[in-house]
Amino acid sequence: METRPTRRRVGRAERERQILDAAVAVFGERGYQNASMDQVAERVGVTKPVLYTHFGSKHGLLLACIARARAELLEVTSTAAAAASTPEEMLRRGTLAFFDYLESRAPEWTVLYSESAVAGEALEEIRAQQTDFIAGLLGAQAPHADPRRLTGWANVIVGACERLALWRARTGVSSEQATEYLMDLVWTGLAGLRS
Amino acid sequence: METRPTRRRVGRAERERQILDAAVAVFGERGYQNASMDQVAERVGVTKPVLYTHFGSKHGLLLACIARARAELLEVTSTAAAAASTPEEMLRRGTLAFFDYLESRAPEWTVLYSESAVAGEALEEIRAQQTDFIAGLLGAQAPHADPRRLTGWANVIVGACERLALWRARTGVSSEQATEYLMDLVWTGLAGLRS
DNA sequence: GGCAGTAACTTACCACGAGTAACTTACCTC
DNA sequence: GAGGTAAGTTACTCGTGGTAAGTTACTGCC
Repeated sequence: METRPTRRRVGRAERERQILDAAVAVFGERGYQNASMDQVAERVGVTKPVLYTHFGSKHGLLLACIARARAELLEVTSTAAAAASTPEEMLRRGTLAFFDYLESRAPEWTVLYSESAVAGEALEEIRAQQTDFIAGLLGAQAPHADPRRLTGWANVIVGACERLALWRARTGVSSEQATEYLMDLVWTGLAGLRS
Repeated sequence: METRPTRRRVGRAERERQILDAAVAVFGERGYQNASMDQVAERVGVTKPVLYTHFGSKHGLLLACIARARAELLEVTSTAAAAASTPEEMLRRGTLAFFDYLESRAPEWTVLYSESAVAGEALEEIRAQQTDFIAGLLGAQAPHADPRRLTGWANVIVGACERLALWRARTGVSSEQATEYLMDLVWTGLAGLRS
């Protein structure tokens, strides 16, 4: 008698990693909206309800993808900033690391930034994280500045970086160039105000 | 015999305006994703296929909403900039007009910015429009600058404005304050480079 | 006033994808 | 090997985008 291809059973953590990998790939290829849960399931070699026992909903699966990338982003940028000795270098290196990281994980972030409709909430948290981080950097530089002003500046920088990153992706401008353009405006502006 | 409430028939242009108004309202309240075409249709007092004869698809209806708002945005900001006499005032007034316009049309733009997944393409065109406009402003100020650098700076400003606008909406910072924060960094930076 | 012709509109349906309930089976433990 | 449990499947419901085919209010013309 033929033995059926005896379906392999797999532990929880392992499966979750497989599913996240497949989800990033499928969402990246077809876009979150156009991708179906069945397509993700098929990629893993499993049926749909399995996805739901692990992540609850399609939205939940997307959030999990984002969460995994989020930690990396903070790690990478703050490490880069910490390696610098002067404040100017901190801002410059952090920005450069941001551009380079996005590029190295292009599939993940392409989805998340362009298909941001449903990801909105989670993406906004990431931006808040980056804004706080930068406001902290600026505060160390200008300890007597109004905190709200610092937050305003941090928002300027975060918004500028996001837009420059997408521009880079379209036009092929190097991460060094993009960083320079940001520093042109921002750092010079800050220097004038620091007194 | 009872006359049935004899359903009023309405011309094409008039209906399209009604539908767009209803769509903006419904999308604004429930979010684009969660809103159904039937809900929009009901708001107008009409059945679903009517929407499809006018706009082709749900996506098409969203694009039409955006298109209507888009012309206004360019109009408002360029008019404001044109009313200024110095370059600094142009940037300042244009930025201020941008914030105030978004606020006055909050329902429309809340949807479009937060629910940007499907609107992505059209929104990107609006950003391109704003970027070109600003790059032009900057170019007039620094005629010998590298055009790519001007575009980079324009991206910085557009990204910064977008983020500041959302921050404002959350925190209640005034449009004048937000404008000042942007000018702090950007204008001072530009001044230093203008030579 | 009546009589086409047409544009506006409705009813009734299909397809597809998110999400679920109920059942089955591989693996581990004793 | 018996039995418990976590992993997985089959087979469904329901909501919503989209459409085909039929119906009715308005228009211009005689």
